[in-house]
Amino acid sequence: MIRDILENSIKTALWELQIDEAKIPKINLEHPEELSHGDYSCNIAMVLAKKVSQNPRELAEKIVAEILERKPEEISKVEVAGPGFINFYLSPAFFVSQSKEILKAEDKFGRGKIGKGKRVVVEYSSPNIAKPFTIGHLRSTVIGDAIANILGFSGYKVVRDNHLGDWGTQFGKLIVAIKKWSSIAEIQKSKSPIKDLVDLYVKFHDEAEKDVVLEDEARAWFTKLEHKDKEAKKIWEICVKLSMKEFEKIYKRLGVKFDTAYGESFFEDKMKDVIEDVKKLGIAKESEGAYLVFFENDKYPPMMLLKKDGSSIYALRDLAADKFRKKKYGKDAIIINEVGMEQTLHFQQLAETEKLLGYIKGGDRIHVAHGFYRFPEGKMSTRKGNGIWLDEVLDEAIEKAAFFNKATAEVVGVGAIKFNDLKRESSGDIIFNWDEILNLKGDSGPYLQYSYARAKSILRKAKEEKISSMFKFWSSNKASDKREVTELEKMLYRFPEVVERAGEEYSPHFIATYLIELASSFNNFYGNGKIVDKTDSESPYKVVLTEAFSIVLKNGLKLLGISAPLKM
RNA sequence: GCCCUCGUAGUUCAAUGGAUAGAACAGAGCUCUUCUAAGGCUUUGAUGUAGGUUCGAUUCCUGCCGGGGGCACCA
Repeated sequence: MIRDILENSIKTALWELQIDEAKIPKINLEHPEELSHGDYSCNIAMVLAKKVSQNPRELAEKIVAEILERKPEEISKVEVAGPGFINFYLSPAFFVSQSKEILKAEDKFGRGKIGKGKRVVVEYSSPNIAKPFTIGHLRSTVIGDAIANILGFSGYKVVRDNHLGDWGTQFGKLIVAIKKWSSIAEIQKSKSPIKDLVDLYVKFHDEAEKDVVLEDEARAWFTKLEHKDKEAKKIWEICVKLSMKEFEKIYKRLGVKFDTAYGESFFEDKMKDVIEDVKKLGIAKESEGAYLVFFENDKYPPMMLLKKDGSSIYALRDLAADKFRKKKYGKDAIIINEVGMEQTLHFQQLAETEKLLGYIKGGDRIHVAHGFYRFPEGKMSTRKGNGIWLDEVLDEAIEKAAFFNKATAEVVGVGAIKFNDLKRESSGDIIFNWDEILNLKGDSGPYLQYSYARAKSILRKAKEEKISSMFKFWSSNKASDKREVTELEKMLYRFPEVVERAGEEYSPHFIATYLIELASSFNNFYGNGKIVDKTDSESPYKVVLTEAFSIVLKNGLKLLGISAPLKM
């Protein structure tokens, strides 16, 4: 990569200047915000100045002189600017070779190696059975899917796991509600069984506020379920089946697929082992009838494993899940949980416990936390029954794009919703706002899709006019070295770096914001002028750039899980 | 009470400790006989507050103020 060339250039210069190697910090190359400040900028002179007691600008001048001694052909200009920045300008020839490389690599352009030989389990989406798939689950689904895509593109072997919430006291609650206010036969007959189940769940919480005994009944039923009670098991099975049918529909609409969907119930028979491990090490003890892990110096509050009635709690199931994963995918496998930030403490406790148990080392279990969708008035909650069902949002978005044909409207609507989620850093909350979610203009998914379709349309035209075949002639012409490099080119070659960073930081939004900038520089490049033009000697290269753009954008959209339509 | 997060234009978001804090939407003004105007070009407008570290702070540290979340039988 070009970064390595520049880095070596600087290192050699420092070596020639006989600067003490121990004093040299990590070489930091960044893209100046202002394109006129060059393609890369390095602050090494300013960082180093004090350590070697020299004036930063003078030191920078010396470094530049050394670099120019052995200037690689990729660099056209190096200069000192501002307080002591060293700015690198890449040569027009470099950009031409980049464009060629993109065309050659196609859908492989941007693939990275940071994950080579490593395995990662990405747990995301994880909706709860018998609960609605609301807009709240959208974040985990969309962000987790993008992270899995990015890591896969970066060389990791990825396992996508949907950790279904198909076990726990909630089922006790549901069973109580069904038996009290409905029946399993009635639910099965219903046209909208999930809605009915949710209504029952909400009713349970309303009633439980008045009558605390209900909570105990619910726990009792869950205990029965854990003891394989036939009636409980039957109701549970039916609920799981009905829910899965609903979820499948949504995943299909969203274009999200999983490798595994073990769900919490899968670990029911694997918890005993964990309890044994815990007992062996003596890291948990009984308190008020329950069984909990206590942490040294009360680093964290205690984490419960078993309730006083002996039934399990999610923490124990999570431990079992991770033990299982490490066994199945190897002890070096990285585990990523894309789960809401309200569970941060839980995952800290979990990581600490797993370290004590020897299940993990440090750093191989990562909680990627996200804020949630909120109403201006407050949090959404299934218990209160005020969540917004994702299906409704999708329908609404598609309606808004109804001036397209049906298939395109679906693509655009889903793209708008996904992008709205991916364009921002995941840690913050999103205030639910129909207008923003369904935004089809500006910084949006449809803007990217539109730009892609536009590029494809130009390429169709170019093919008709056989413009691209003239490229060889153009690029062999040395005069092209004197041309002004376009903003679009200055964006295109950065894609691999962006992918790498997004992967390292588990942050798809770096890709999203980059793509907006990229598309905007393309549209700007296109402006109101023509790209396909036989009278313009640069037209062949413009077509090549358009194709390179379409490739990079398509690869980027794929990482975000957003479809790229050929026509709109 | 303790812990975790987030405070950036009117609004929604950016900014690996760097240069003149970028976009988009909304507002004002242009721009379509064109390969796609869901486009392009002008323009107005922002770092919660008080300190500290640094050559340099939106970014790191501390206090305060505000929003959100968590802290034993939900997940």
